Amino acid sequence: MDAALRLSAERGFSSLSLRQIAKEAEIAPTSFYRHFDDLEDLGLALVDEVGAQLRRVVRQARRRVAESGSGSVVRTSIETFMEFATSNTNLFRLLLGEGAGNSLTMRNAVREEVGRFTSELIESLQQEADKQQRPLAHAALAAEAMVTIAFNLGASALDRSASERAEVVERIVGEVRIIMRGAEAMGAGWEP
Amino acid sequence: MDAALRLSAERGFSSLSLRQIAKEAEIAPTSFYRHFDDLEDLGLALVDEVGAQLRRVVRQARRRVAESGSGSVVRTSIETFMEFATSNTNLFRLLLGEGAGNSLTMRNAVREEVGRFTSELIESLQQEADKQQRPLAHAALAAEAMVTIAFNLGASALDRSASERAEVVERIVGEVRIIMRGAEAMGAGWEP
DNA sequence: TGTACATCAGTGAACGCGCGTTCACTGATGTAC
DNA sequence: TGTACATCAGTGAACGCGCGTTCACTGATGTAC
Repeated sequence: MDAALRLSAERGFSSLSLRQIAKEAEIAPTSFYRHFDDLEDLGLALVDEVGAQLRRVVRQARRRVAESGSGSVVRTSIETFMEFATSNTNLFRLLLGEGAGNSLTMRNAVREEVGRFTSELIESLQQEADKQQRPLAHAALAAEAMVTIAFNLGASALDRSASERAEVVERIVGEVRIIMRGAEAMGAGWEP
Repeated sequence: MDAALRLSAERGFSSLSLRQIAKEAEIAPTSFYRHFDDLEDLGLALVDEVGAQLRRVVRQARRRVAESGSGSVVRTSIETFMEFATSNTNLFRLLLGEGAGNSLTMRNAVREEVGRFTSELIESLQQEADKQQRPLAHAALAAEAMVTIAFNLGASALDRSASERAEVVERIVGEVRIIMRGAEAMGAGWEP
């Protein structure tokens, strides 16, 4: 799994061959079958691992916010997310790449993980809204929009230099703020 | 190009082989080289074609709105976009698939096309804001957020049935409305 | 403690297959004079 | 109008290569009694 992850960072998981992975793992090609049925089996195991790590990170962020008693859940979530994305580039790239890849099985596995991520964000948004007494309209739509933006702009950031990456992060923060404001405005009945 | 498009709808362009495409085009594999240098050359030609078609469609939509003198640019844009996506599924899938694909060249070509699309939307948003006298904050960020959501949720819709697809379209419309409201609220100085 | 057996990761040889690409060639169509 | 030549799409044979997968086998480690 480590070998596949290392290689997938460079050329994407779906372009890897069993023999390349075996070579990187310093193993005979035939030994691969001791651990996985085939390449798709390996891919699903990797997606599971990425999903589990991502959710663990999110849970930590929520706990951090709850303990400190201050700070915006949204801001903290984005920062945590980008922290995860930059320090686990390989895992993140895998998730993003396979979300639009050729294998329907992989696409669905990735969507399920992203869906879990969105669910946790919806809950966070609603808790925060209750606490701050700022009613929120369409929390589910807002959360989906935020996650979609974070994942996809985050993915494009990975191709860039550190400074360009920081600029992308600012754009994500700005766009998520617009969504937050829109959901609050609609919740408060504000109209232009 | 037609043959490649037809096949890419099923298994994604990046998983196609030259020989498969030649067979679908009812041509000897060697004849491929009369038209393109290699597969990437074909891919770039296809991305160009998709981009051109997409922009043509957007231009038509803007003209339609300008002529009728009524109707929201945003609503019209989304409807036109989804119209394009559903009636040119193959082209759209190609664009989406390669945007997160293995080839950096292809990824950049796709990003350029999406960037052009975003630029046109920014202009539309600002014209609409001036006309309606509703100042808009962060038009560029709002446009990028809208395009990111439309492209990515639109892509996931293509895997679904017609009724599920309609539900996804409603979600896109809802999310774009939230963004629109947020940008207007910030433009008007509204705070929760 | 020793013995017998099961489990398990790993191996090298071999298979048939589809791949991208090269080559020298064909025959139809277009162009110049 | 006829002739000579250039251009161009298409072809079949052939190449060497990396692929996924099978097979029978090895030797180390764990387990039961």
